[in-house]
Amino acid sequence: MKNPIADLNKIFDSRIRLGVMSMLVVNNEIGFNDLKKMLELTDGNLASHLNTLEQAEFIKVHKGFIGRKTNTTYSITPLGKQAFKAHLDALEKMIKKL
Amino acid sequence: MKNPIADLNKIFDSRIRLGVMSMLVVNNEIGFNDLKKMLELTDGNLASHLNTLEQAEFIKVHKGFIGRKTNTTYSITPLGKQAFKAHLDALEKMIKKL
DNA sequence: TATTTAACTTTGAAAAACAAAGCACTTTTA
DNA sequence: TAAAAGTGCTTTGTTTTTCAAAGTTAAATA
Repeated sequence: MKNPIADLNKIFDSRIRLGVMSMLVVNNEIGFNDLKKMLELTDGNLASHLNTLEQAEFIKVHKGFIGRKTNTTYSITPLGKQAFKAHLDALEKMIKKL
Repeated sequence: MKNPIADLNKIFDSRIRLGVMSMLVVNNEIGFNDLKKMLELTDGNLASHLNTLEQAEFIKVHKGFIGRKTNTTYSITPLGKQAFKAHLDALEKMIKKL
C-alpha cells in the first residue's frame, strides 16, 4: 500500500480555492464580484486566494471595462485544468476502495 | 446558484484527516503505527489530527495489547461514516457539473 | 460634491500545522 | 544486566495559513 494522500495537490486543500476552481471548470469566465457573492467572502480573502491560484498559473486574470468602469474576470488555464483534474483523480482513487 | 463549498465539512479540509478517514472507511481497525507509516507523519502530528477526529466523535480509540506490548488502534464511528459520506457527496455535487 | 462600487493591497491577529523533544512504559538486544 | 529501541502519546515552540478590517485609487452615481 502507498500513501493515499501523496497525490493530492496542496493548493487544493483550501475549500475556497477548490470552490473557485470548480466554478471555473464549468464557466469559462467569472467576475470577481460573482465569485465573491457565490463563495460569500470578503474582498481581501478572495483576492488573496485568487492570487495563490494565479501564482501557480492555474487561473488567468482579465482586466477589462464595462463602459469605462473596471471589470475583472478570471478563467482557468490549461495547466489549471490539468492540475485540478489530477487532484480529483487522486481524491477519487483515495476513496474508490469504498 | 448557491455557494458550492457550504456543505463541505471543515474537518475534512485537512488532507491528513481525509486520509485517515479514507483508510478507516475500508479497514475497520488500524493501528497508530500503520497510520503513521502510511501517511508518513511524525508521532505528534498524527496524534493531534487523530485527536481532532476523536473530539468530533468521528473515530474511536481502542487501547489494547499484543502480548504485553501496548497496541492502540482506531476505528470509524457511525457518525464519522455519515459525516464522511456527506462530505464526499458535497464534493461530488460541487464537481459533478464537470 | 458626497457617497458608492470595483478590485484590490496592506496590516495584523488568530488558527492550524508541524517538527522536535520529552516521557512512561515495555521489550529486545548486546 | 545494562543499553537501546519501540509504542503512543503530550508539550513546546516555530512556521504557515487563513482571514477580517481598513486603506487605496479610480470611476459612477445621486
